[in-house]
Amino acid sequence: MRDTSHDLGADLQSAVARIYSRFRSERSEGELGDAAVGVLIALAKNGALTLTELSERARVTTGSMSQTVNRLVTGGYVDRARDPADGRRMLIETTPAGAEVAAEARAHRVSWLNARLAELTPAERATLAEASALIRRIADS
Amino acid sequence: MRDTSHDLGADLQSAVARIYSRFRSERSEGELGDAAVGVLIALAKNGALTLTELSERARVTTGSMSQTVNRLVTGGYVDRARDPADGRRMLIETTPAGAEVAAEARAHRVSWLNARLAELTPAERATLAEASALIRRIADS
DNA sequence: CTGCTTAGTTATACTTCGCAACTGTGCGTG
DNA sequence: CACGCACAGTTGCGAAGTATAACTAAGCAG
Repeated sequence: MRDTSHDLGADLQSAVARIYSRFRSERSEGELGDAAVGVLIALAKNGALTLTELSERARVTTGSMSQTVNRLVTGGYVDRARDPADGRRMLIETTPAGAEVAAEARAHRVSWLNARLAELTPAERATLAEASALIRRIADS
Repeated sequence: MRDTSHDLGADLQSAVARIYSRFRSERSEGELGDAAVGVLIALAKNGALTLTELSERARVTTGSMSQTVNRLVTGGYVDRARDPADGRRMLIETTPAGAEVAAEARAHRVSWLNARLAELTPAERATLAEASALIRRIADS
């Protein structure tokens, strides 16, 4: 079977793809899409950000992000405002409604996962905590 | 703010989302989309599968999978054939061209990741190997 | 003012997905 | 056998997300 040193890259890639697909399928109806929720969470955590900052965080083009922000503005979740210091920039900020949705979405997003994690041993959770840090380091490298 | 032991679920979810987005941006072969490549790889690994089997593996509806298979058929990467044992079923199988694309995609898909993993310590790789198994277990639970 | 750069928007196209309506096949029951 | 139900797929429609490319607008030299 799976010797862990055999092909860790393929193994990790497939495990990540698998659980990511599970995340998507656990997402409740009516909820905003993945990209939109990601923007709301980023704004809730960091305050107002420019379009370019948002697009860099999500690793998408500014064109794509502009459309995602359009959907959020239409839904009343965020506001656009010109940066007073640089008229080319737009500062995007959550509305109160958007901040609330961000908090709910974030809680719901991980509720299924937290239930699974609660079934693991402390040692297993520690392994996953270490792995999370490693994965994030790799992703941001 | 960022106590990993406090909210492991959110931490793991965000790490997975982040590296998954990195996977997407590292993939160069723009020819086929993610879902289509996933189907080719599944078929290359398992031989012919029915539409329902494919849709369950990818956790999508049969309608979505049917369209993905349509695109692959149009591109000449897979063939459809009725199951002789059950006329309702379709057996989907890679063409030689599809098998080749699957092998290339599979290798390319993890080449970036393997390069990163090579920079880690053996202990870190062991942590990720354990975590992969745990993540897969959670995803399939 | 002219020209270049940066920030963002809009238009178009493509992939993926779910939902719903539909066809066609298999199978059991009266 | 005929009818009806269950199962396997297909198709059409709409939504989200993405990239590319062409465009506007603002800042910044010179």
